[in-house]
Amino acid sequence: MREHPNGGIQMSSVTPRLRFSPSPTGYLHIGSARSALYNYLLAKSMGGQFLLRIEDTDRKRLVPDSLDDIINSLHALGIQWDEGPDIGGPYGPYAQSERLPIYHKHLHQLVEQGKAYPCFCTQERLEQVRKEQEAAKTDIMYDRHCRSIDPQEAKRRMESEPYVIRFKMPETGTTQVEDVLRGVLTFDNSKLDDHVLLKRKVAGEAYAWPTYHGCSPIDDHLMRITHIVRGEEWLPSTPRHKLMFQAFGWDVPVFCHLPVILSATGKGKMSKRDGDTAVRDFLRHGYLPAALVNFVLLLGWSGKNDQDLYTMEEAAKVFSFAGLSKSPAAFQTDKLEWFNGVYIRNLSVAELAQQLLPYMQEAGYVSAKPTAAEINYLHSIVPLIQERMTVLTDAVEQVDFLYGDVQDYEPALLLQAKVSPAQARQVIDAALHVVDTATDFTGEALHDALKTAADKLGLKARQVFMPLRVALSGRTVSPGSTTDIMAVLGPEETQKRLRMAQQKAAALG
RNA sequence: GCCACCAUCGUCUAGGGGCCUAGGACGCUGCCCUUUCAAGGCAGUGGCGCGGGUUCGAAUCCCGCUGGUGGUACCA
Repeated sequence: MREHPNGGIQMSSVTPRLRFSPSPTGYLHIGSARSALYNYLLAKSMGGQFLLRIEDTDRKRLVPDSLDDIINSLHALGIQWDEGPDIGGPYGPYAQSERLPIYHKHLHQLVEQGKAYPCFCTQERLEQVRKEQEAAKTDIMYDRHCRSIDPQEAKRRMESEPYVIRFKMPETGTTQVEDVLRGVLTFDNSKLDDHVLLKRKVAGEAYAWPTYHGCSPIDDHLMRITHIVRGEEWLPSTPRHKLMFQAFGWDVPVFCHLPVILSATGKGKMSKRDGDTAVRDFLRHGYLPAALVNFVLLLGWSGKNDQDLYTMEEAAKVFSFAGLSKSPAAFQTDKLEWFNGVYIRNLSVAELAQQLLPYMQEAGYVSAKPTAAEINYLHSIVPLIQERMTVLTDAVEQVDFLYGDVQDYEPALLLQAKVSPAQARQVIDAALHVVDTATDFTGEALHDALKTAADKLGLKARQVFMPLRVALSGRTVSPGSTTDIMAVLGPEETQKRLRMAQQKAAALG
């Protein structure tokens, strides 16, 4: 919707306020993170506020530590909110579980006004009705059994009987909602049932819990939300929400429904079954927050030019409704890996070493309280692996030969680049001599010395460096140039490994 | 079943009637560089789902079909 850069609303004096309202039913999903990101970016780019609200009205699906995870993950990604359950704000509380009296009051007011009504139907009856509708192949929806109960009688029964509160839907006509991305959408009211706003009160509790439909519009209004930007799965219930705002006599916010994120195969929306999908999983697997943000930013949004690298600050300046795409995107990690490599390469040695530390500690390469020597050693290693990593966890495997001893290898492995056993022995002897006589143990100096030795032996560069690479790393493929490896290892360890190679080479024909 | 949304390279996307011989990025392939692997440089591969309209002209507008996805809870 390029023609609606401001989401179709006229810019007024009202400060844009957007929210991210997750349910604490699990660890922060990468798709939810995108939703949070877009809301945050939209708020910032419009000079507005962004708030975090917790929708914890489903007590059965509640996962105790998920709120902490949501907050931590959001923080890790660099998404900050102006108001929220942890920091408060002028329109709190920001957890719905703490707002029960508010919903009670508003929803009962709707009943008083005849815009909603109590329903006394039992679960059993509802199930029965559903079954019959399925059998008859008619629309499956509440049959409005309690809608016709006389208000006075209903009021009396509410005092003694358990009930839910249902919205009184118009039975005919249509409801139009405007979506920033999709334009005006028309829904047939006859297809909308009298949905539950307030659930049956649990015995012993002071207030009944609301459903999403019951509390979300109330909160959005009370919290002065101007733009509701949420997942496409909410699109079908948007007419309900619009009607709710109108029933209360409130302004209807701008709606924008983001396309869902599909699994990598494009079949169905991305779910836990597709493997690790929580932000914390990606972080643990060695993805950088900035890379994750950049990747997810472009999963459903694109800027004016062909730019694909964005910092959060840049994105906060240029993000707008105009760049949103309305078709769903498949979550394929190829590009995420590329982004991650780019961001890793952009880190300074010290920064990358810092990022790597936990993984190195976990591998037992660095102690829990790193010594200065350990840190220095790590710093010397980082340049060798920096441009060879796509995720941080790659490092552990790449540097194993720089920590433990070299793995035992077949002597024949020393015969790289078609050198003969005799030549291999000459190369190792020459290298040993270079090490013994080196005054400057840097990669550069060692390279020059070995190159000279190679010339003397009449060998090509690869014919001396490759056998030595095997001698030093035990592998034919390893990070860094051979001489950089020597420099990192230091004269003593280099010598030790060369001697070992010398012995192996002696056994060769 | 019913309701709704969506549809450009394998993937993410640009495109709003002529600037499209459809652009960029990732991936893939090849070449260059090279002491391995990477990184980097260069080149290449590859797409408008189908059918009807509208128009001098359609990837772009309209209709139908097909396909995909979402919703249909006292879940969110």
